[in-house]
Amino acid sequence: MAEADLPTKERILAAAEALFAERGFAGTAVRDIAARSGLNGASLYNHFPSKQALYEAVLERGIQPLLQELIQAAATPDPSPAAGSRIIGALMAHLERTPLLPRLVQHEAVRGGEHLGRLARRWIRPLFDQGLAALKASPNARRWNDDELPLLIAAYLHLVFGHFAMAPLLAEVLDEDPLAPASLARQTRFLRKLSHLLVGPPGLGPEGMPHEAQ
Amino acid sequence: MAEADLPTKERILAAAEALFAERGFAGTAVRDIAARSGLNGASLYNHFPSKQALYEAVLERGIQPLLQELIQAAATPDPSPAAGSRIIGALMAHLERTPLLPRLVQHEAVRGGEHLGRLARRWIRPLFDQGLAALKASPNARRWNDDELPLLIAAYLHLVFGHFAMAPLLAEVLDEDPLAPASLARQTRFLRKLSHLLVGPPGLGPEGMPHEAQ
Amino acid sequence: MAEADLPTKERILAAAEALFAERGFAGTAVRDIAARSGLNGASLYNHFPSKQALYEAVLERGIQPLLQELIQAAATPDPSPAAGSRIIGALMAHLERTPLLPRLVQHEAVRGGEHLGRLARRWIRPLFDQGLAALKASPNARRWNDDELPLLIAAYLHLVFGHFAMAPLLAEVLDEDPLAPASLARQTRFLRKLSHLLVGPPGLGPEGMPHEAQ
Amino acid sequence: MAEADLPTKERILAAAEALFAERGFAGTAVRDIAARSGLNGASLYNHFPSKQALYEAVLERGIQPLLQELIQAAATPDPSPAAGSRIIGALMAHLERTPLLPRLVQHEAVRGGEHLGRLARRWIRPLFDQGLAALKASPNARRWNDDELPLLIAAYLHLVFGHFAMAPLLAEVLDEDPLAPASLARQTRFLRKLSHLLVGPPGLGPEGMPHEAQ
DNA sequence: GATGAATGAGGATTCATTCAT
DNA sequence: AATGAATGAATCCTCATTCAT
Repeated sequence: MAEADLPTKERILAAAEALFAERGFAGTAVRDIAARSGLNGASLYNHFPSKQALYEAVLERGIQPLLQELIQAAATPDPSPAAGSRIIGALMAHLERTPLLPRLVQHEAVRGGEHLGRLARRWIRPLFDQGLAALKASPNARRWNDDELPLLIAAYLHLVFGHFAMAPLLAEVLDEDPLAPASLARQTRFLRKLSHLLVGPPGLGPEGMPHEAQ
Repeated sequence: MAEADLPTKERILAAAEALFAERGFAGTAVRDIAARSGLNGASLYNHFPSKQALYEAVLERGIQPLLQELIQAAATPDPSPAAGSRIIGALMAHLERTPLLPRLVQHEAVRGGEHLGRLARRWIRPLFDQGLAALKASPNARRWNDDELPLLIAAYLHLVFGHFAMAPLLAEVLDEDPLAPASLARQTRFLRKLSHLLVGPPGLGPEGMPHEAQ
Repeated sequence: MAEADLPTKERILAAAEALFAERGFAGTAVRDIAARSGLNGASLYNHFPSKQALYEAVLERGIQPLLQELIQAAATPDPSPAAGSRIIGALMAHLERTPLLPRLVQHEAVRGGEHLGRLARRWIRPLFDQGLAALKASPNARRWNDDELPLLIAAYLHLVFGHFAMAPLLAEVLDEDPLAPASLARQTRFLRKLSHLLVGPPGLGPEGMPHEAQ
Repeated sequence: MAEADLPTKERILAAAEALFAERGFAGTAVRDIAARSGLNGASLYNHFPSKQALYEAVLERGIQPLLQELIQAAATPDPSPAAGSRIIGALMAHLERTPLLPRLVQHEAVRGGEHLGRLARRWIRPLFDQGLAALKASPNARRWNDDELPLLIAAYLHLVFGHFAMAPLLAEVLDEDPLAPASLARQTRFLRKLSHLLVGPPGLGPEGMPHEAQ
């Protein structure tokens, strides 16, 4: 594997991410993470002070870049429908590179974990507010009441993250790996179309949707 | 609690559902389930042969009625947009009564659990196919290609289940309990509107959406 | 099985004997005994006050008749070599009917169980002394020193009990069931021959051995 | 104890041997073995993966050297009666050093344990065959039929192992510790004499028996 | 006499963590 | 920085026994 010669700390983080995503916090044994990193269970403690700290590092490492990217993408002042399309593209492209992240977040969200609470307040909340402002400024979103706009944003969250997080289940139903590049491309196109219907110019089918490269 | 005089087995199932939903399988201690059922840790084994068996019973008990309801709702031959609206209503109403179920399913879906695999093949798969057939018959869904229809169904799944499963996270962001009746009513309305935009008659805003009692 | 209509208590004793013989005291679960008796685990306690009491009842039930028979057989004043032959025959015939008993005794002997201590002092000791007296009276046993005579008696014990108790192991080595009637008959003949060599008239091969019906 | 500074693994094996011999597999608690080794119950699992594995290691550690010795002793081509005498001496001397082994074997033999099955097929079986061949070659064993020879070998097994395994019971009856050096010496002499009678030159009392140092 | 349910004690095993090397 | 060994706390589960029905 290409992982073999990464710095130890990175190897641990990668192993931990995979296992935490697959089995959740409680279901993951520190020894398994260590073994997957080519380490003895004890050696892990030379790099992270506790399982909990490692877990938070994994979350942080995964979420920070994503948020960074989102904030940047959303910051561009662009009230056109293309903005939504662009954000979706950026988000999907990012997650394609870190496909385990949504599972981690889902685990944490479902659990109502304390750490996520902090993350939510510190990061997701501002993002939400930003998205809200953007939508309010968009003339095409007028069809949504003010109290529906948060749900709209949440809807995007569910759609994007759901596809990744529920991948194991979807695979059983869709007869293909939802994380394969082709599937992801299709899901991106699908979401753009959907987004166009939700916040695009009224009275148009998706035919009016701008065609951009993925 | 009103649960106090239920048959022991029911009390165990209820307690287990709550804890499994909150903490996942690995994070839940049998003793905690027992304690919450007013039992000694050992007594549980007079009713269920193992933690795994109890877990599966909980899943089954939660999922079966939901599927039953969905199958029934979807069985009605009705290609009008109102059909989607009706199904959404039924689904949301059902989940309002068993709000923990989506978290269980999410846990299991994220975990890629073997049991869910069986469930998927036995139940969700047919549902998917049924929904697919209905959508193909609907003239309003013509705007979706054939290979997008499965994603459309999955989208509904993500939207409905996501709202419940991610409730703890949403609460932090929305400043209200997403499971409160008012929130659920709003989410139902929102989803209907959204559904109308996605598979309703083309060229119309949601204004043309039929208004029905929830 | 013919056991089905025995009195409950007998059924329990039979089941307990089989399981105790096979798995020892600690390795046998009361519930297994009960199940094998067609009973619920709790019902057993209507017949025996405790596992220990049941165990002792099994031992007693098995050992008493054996001792009775031995005492009677040994009581006959008969210093001829035929006496040994007769005792061996009686012993083997008895054990053929209760083939599990030697395993029980072995278990108990190996364990150094307290109960066996009592049995030894109460029953086996007198038997030993009786056998000792008989051997001392026999002119043919003169080739054994006084301090070897107890070992000689113990040797018979080992030979007879060993064949039954080690049956599972012997089966692997002898390629036949050591408890099958034919095997037992052969073992009886073998032990008589052996006995004749040990305490028979000197200077003779086993040719001089009396031929009696088994 | 002199055991205090042995390697941990050896200490565990010794403790386990003693307890398994005394109480059998099911009757022995891992915690007790650990405590006797000066360890916490969990530490044991740093050295053996399971109770069963530890048990098998104990059996193996005990049986292998014994078999080695027997195979070597029996390999010497020597059909004279002295051969039997030599083997008996070697066996008794070995068991004097590992007096718990016969109890372990007895436990396992009585239980019909799967592991012993393997041992029997792998080791005891060849030994049996070897002994059989030796006896067939011995002119003095002509008094035994071919189908009695296996029983003759088994008889030696019962006599030697029985003395050790049933020691707790014999102690009650013989009024002395059967494992004390003096008792063992006497038992060895006794078995040689007995062996001489069984397979020695015909027509002689044990007077003709060769006198060798133990 | 039989049983389903309950339970305290204990049993094997896992786990996160520590520490000496 | 790595590891083998150690450990207290927990975990799932079994067991002998009790008791109300």
